[in-house]
Amino acid sequence: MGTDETTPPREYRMTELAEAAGITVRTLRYYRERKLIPPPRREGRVAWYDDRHLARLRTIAALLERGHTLGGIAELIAAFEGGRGVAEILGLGGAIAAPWSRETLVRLAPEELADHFADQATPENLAASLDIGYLAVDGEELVHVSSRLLDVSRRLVREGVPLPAILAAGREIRAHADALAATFTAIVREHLLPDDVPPSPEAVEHVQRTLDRLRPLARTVVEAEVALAMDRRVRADVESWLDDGVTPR
DNA sequence: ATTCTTACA
DNA sequence: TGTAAGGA
Repeated sequence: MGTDETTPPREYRMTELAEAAGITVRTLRYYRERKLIPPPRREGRVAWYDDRHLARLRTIAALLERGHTLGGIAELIAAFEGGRGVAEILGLGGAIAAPWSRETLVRLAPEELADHFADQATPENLAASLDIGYLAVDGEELVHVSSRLLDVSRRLVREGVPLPAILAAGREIRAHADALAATFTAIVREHLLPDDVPPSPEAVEHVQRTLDRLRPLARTVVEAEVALAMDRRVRADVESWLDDGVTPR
């Protein structure tokens, strides 16, 4: 029926945009001075804003609502527009790209993120996801570094697990995974590589190929051990539950 | 006369 | 952040 909201390519002048966003014209100009919104299209004297500006203002309002400072918001926005700066702002440096190079990147429009995680797609969770390295920013798009981890996160959220809990678990598992990787590489280094390591291109390639060849074995070991550990864990929990007659933990 | 900016509080 | 004054 009448669900035909004709809104797409509209343009606003200052007063219209301010009213639509629920702020004063003075505030709008202030945001623009602080680079919180992009410059409007100038037609002589008049400034024309579009829906992107309105969306940005809504974002700013939401962030302010959650207690963020204008300065912090400005940093985030600058990072988004820079496309590469978020990791630096959060103090992660280049820790995002390299370790995940073999994973499948998933490009996400911001709307898709809300689509996947519904009300859990909050700025806090977004920041946490950036911090842990699950998400990176590329221009106006978000990039998830692992299609598999994204899928698991999505399913867990649908099952009712809060996203902050998932991200916290991700950090924990990341630390354990680092330790496992250290164990595997130590074994390779000690037993499968020559003692003296002359820094030749051939040697580097040999190391790479050796690690690639053993990677599936490491994965199998971890899978099997986790399966066994899960069995032990569940058994232990159930036993203590029966003994105490009380739900553990 | 309208639309914005500047400047000051 | 409001508002008065002034440029285009």
